Amino acid sequence: MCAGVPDAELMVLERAITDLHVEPRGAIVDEGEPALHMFNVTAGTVKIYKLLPDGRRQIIGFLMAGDFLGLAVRQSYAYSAEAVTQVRLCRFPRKKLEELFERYPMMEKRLLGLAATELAVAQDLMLLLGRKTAKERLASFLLMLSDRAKRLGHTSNPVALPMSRTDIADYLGLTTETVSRAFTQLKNMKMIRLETTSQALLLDPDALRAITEGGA
Amino acid sequence: MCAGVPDAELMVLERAITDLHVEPRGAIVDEGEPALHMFNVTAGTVKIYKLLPDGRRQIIGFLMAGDFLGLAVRQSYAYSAEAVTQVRLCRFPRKKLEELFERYPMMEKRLLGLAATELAVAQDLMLLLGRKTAKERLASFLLMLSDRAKRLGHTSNPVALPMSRTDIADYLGLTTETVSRAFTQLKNMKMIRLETTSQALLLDPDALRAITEGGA
DNA sequence: CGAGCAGTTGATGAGCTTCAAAGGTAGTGG
DNA sequence: CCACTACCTTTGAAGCTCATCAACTGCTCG
Repeated sequence: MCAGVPDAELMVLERAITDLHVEPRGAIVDEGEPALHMFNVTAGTVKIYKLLPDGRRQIIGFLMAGDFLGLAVRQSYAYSAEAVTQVRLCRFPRKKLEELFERYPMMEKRLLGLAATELAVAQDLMLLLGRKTAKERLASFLLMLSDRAKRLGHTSNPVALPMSRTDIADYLGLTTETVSRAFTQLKNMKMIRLETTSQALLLDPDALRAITEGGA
Repeated sequence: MCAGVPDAELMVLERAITDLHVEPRGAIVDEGEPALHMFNVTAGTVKIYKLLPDGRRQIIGFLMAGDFLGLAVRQSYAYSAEAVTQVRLCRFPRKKLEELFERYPMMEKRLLGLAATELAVAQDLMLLLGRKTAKERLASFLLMLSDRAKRLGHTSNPVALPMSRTDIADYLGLTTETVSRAFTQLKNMKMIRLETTSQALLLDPDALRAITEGGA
């Protein structure tokens, strides 16, 4: 049911857990709300993002099966979360979770490890946003999705792009037009082929990897 | 001695702890090295950064007294760290730290809290790098330094800028020239005054705050 | 089949970078 | 103590990448 949490420990939480289903474009949490729950994504893709008052948006992550939502959180959510595809999550109250920690301190260690991983990912994204060109950003993004799909046991070469061009743009700090042009560039360089707009075949992953770091 | 760690618990580590002094521009850790130690900054300013093979650099954080270095870390360091000013740190082996956690699970909770805070800071920086203009970035930076100085009990209004323009640029995802021009813009708008190049007087913090979010 | 939206392509323009040089500031040696 | 040097910062001019504005294409769905 709720992957990522060991069954024995899960029993304690069981009554408090809710299995949520959310349709595409459905809101999951809103920035600024009191952070009452933590979530674990069990299926589908979720985007988490921050907004500026004038509407500019930065997507700070795409969450997929196994990812936690609400780690980075203190009193209130620091970001909003919305379903990209149909999503299944399991939701548990943070308060109950704290009780669980009292009994199973081991879990805290696991969360710390997850937080460390998230931080490393965040730092890679900072490098991307601060210093990479549009083409480099897109190449990095495609490889990241591919690696992630592989880890989840999905097909990693024609890589699935469940999110819209607008979402990709808001993740990479670009506009949809620039993202589209970057796709075209990579196509012209024979490094990818778009099977459909939401499925990219990576023709030369090594060359993509090179682009990622400035190798063209 | 080593601020941030309770005295009683500290005893266990005591033998393994080293009190380090590092001169400006001195390396503390290098990206890719095995992550044997964790550090706690006790005085001075440290920059942590990532590099692309061609030399482009992104500073992902400035650490000051009380900040931990090595949280985001798994097997090897994910970034390099270098002293900006004269720095004092206390260094302890990660291995010993794990032992400590066995005995004082409480500490793990504190680290988790620190990691959550770091993640929130990282996400703010992503929004800045992905979506803010040069002027907005600099305004955000100055206010961040000011808030931080206040928390540390330093003078928060003429705010100290211990790092070079190049470092500011590499933190904000800009060039030194653009940072300099942004300073000039804020000066012309009567929002700041540079007492020296490394000390900025915030003439109108509220207006700066407004700029931060697109209010001009 | 047609309407509407997402994505692509094109033309123009803005903001930032790059290249270049002058102005400041700090440290050094006479 | 002052002058010299070297580096850091600021300013200026030109260029480039990406954003903006606009039109077109193609897909999805009623």
